[in-house]
Amino acid sequence: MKVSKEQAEQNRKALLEAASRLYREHGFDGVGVAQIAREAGLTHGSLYGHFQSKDHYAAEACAHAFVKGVELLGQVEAGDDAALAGFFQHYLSEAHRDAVSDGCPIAALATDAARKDGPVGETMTRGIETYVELFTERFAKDENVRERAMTTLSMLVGGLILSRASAASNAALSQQLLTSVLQALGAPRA
Amino acid sequence: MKVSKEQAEQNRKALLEAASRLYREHGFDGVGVAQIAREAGLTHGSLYGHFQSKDHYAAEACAHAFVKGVELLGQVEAGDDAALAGFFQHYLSEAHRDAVSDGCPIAALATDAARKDGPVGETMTRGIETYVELFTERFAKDENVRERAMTTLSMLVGGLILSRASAASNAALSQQLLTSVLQALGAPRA
DNA sequence: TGTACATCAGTGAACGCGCGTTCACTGATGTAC
DNA sequence: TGTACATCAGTGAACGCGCGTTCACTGATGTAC
Repeated sequence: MKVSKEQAEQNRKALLEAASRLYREHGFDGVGVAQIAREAGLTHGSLYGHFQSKDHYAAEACAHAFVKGVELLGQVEAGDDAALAGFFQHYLSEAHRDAVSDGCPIAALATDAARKDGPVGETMTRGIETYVELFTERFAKDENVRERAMTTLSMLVGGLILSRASAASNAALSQQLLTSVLQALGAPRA
Repeated sequence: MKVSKEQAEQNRKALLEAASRLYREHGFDGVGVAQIAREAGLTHGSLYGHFQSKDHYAAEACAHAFVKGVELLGQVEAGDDAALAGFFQHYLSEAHRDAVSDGCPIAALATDAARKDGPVGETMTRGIETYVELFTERFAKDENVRERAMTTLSMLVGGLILSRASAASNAALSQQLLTSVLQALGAPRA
């Protein structure tokens, strides 16, 4: 049955929120639209009133997943090295490692996104470029800021991915990966 | 019908080779056993004579995917900085970026492996530890070699993943990611 | 403000399809004599 | 070396299941009068 416009908008947001969490946790191919809609309190049929296809849905869910992290990094003032170190510490924390469904969409979905062509890949690429720009703005100015931003993002994402992959089978290795990268980025141990 | 033992062993290898390529390219959830068996010139039923389940099959395919890279890095003599730089150059080349199905299984499958518990996750973890050890052995000895090995692997894997994710939508960004990480690792541009 | 009705968000059955796995069967291999 | 036959690697139909997507239908919303 029809619902109010406010309710419909709220339902759309619930669909995106559920998808952004479940896709990060299980990958784009690891969870079906029916299960996501159920998690959002709706039925799968309703999805196609809001989104053109699973691919477009996944792309919007991916964009939604970027909001939180970009906001967090955006709050760091340019030149505030302590605040930036705090961001690194959070990114490379066990808490972030263990909370895939609420964490960085690059670490969770970049490999998946690289396999798709279409809206998902474009959204991921825009997200990566956004992070590179945010780091560039926040680093002390020198001739290689953008390069440094790229290597920093590579270390963060790479370190988190490796730490997650080894967490279940080798807790010590997983932990060492986090602290090694954190130290290399010049931040003290948490 | 029955085949000779030699042929059976050859078929098993063909199944692993096809799986290691197709899983790297499409992910563990992105391709079915029937398609892989077809690629290997067999039917899907034959799989279960060689492997216990898809998960065990995937784990062996993953282990198979590690062989080439580990061999390549193993050929680098300890202390031979030029040879090590050559390895970095290859790892961060456009050729490696564009050849996922023949490339590093960590960059291709670590995120997928982190989502599975069971033999696949264990194989991936062992592969990561192997790479860390190989780098550790090949770096000039100082008190933080293992930490340096971990940050190096994080940068390589992270940089390659980001470069692949952005390749289709932003070729310039994808290229800059490779060269930035390569320079940060102290290797000259190719 | 009250009533009649067009709109349309959401429902759930149905579609064709591919998934992982099983198993009765086939027929070449390779062993026993 | 030649023959009879047990072994077993590989085949392909079949299983139940979940996938993405469509669509006739429902019934509350919100508009026109």
